[in-house]
Amino acid sequence: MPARALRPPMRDAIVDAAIDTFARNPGASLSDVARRAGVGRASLHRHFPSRGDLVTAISRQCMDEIDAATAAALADARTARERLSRMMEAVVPLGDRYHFLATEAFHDEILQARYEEDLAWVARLVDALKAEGVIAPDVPRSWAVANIDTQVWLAWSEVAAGRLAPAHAADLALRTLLEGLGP
Amino acid sequence: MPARALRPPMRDAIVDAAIDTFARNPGASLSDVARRAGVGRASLHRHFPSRGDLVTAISRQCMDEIDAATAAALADARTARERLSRMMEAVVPLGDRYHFLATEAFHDEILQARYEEDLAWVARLVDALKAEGVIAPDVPRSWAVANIDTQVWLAWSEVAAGRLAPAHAADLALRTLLEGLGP
DNA sequence: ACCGAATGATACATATATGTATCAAATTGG
DNA sequence: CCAATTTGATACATATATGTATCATTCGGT
Repeated sequence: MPARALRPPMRDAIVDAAIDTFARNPGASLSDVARRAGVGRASLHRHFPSRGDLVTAISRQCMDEIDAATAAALADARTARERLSRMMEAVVPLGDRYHFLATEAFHDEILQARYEEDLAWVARLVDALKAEGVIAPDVPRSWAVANIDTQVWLAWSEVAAGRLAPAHAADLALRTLLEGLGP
Repeated sequence: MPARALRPPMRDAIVDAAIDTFARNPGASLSDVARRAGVGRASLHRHFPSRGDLVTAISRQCMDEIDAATAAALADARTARERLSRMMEAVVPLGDRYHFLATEAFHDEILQARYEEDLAWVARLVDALKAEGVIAPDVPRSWAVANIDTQVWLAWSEVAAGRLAPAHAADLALRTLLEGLGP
């Protein structure tokens, strides 16, 4: 039997530490990342030759996690409003990942395209919400998209700060969106 | 006659360039700031010996501008809801300043205290809005404060991106807040 | 227990940002 | 018009981040 882990555990530890570190401080050094991962800086460079390689790996990881969580949550959602609700509940706990993606300027074309695809998905969701009468027709699409992004990040921030419980924060964010953008 | 400008014009040019530059990229270098100001880096160091001095000067400038704009806008506001409305209209155009303050960790104790005072002002505004029935009683104060902060920044972003006109953006932000947090 | 691979520590080279010093040129004020 | 100040350019020193190389040690599979 090969019996080999699909990915070396150390690589994952570095990626996790990097997401955590960069979420707190986008300008953090690789030493900071290595220290948080409990790993030598040289070892980090073995897995990710350059900083850009690490950032690309992190971005891909974040996108994979968010897409997977979203896809699972959306499985049995029938209405657009239901999709919004499920998406928020699934993504809010991944706020650190979400934030990393939102603030990252991708140098990788594939990731850039994938990110824009996700944004386009939200834009289509907004259109569907308007068609259902959940969002008022005179609310600009860009405003709705920006607000959905922001409420997710805000909800996670309050949870991370220990001011709200995850479920409560997601509820508040959803309610703020539905009432705030509704007709 | 002294006839001297109250502050050297070059100093203001540097401060403006720095606010603009750091709003786009908090990790920008002093060379970037000097270039945007159309000034030699050596001259920048003459006015602001260290990076920290520049950041402190910027913070003070931003706070002064925001406090002045807010104070003027609040002059004849009677209700809390009116204060919120006037504050948003006044502050949204200063979104770059606002954002700089919101993302800056102050090393200067006086500025830190002043910033927390401003946050406390928003918190009291939220309490007053609840008393007026504008904000629902079950909305946590921290959630309301965070949302007000965010909507200001969001509105400015949309204006800066050229997607919305300033007045429209401020209206949308206010409406999103009032409906989103209302009873 | 053994052998190869992976790790940590260390040293090193390079690039960038920061801060200081100097000097010629330009600007300002009288 | 002249003197003093200010500016820009340049050079320099230092610190930090990044990336590479080396080597002894440790870990894992057999």
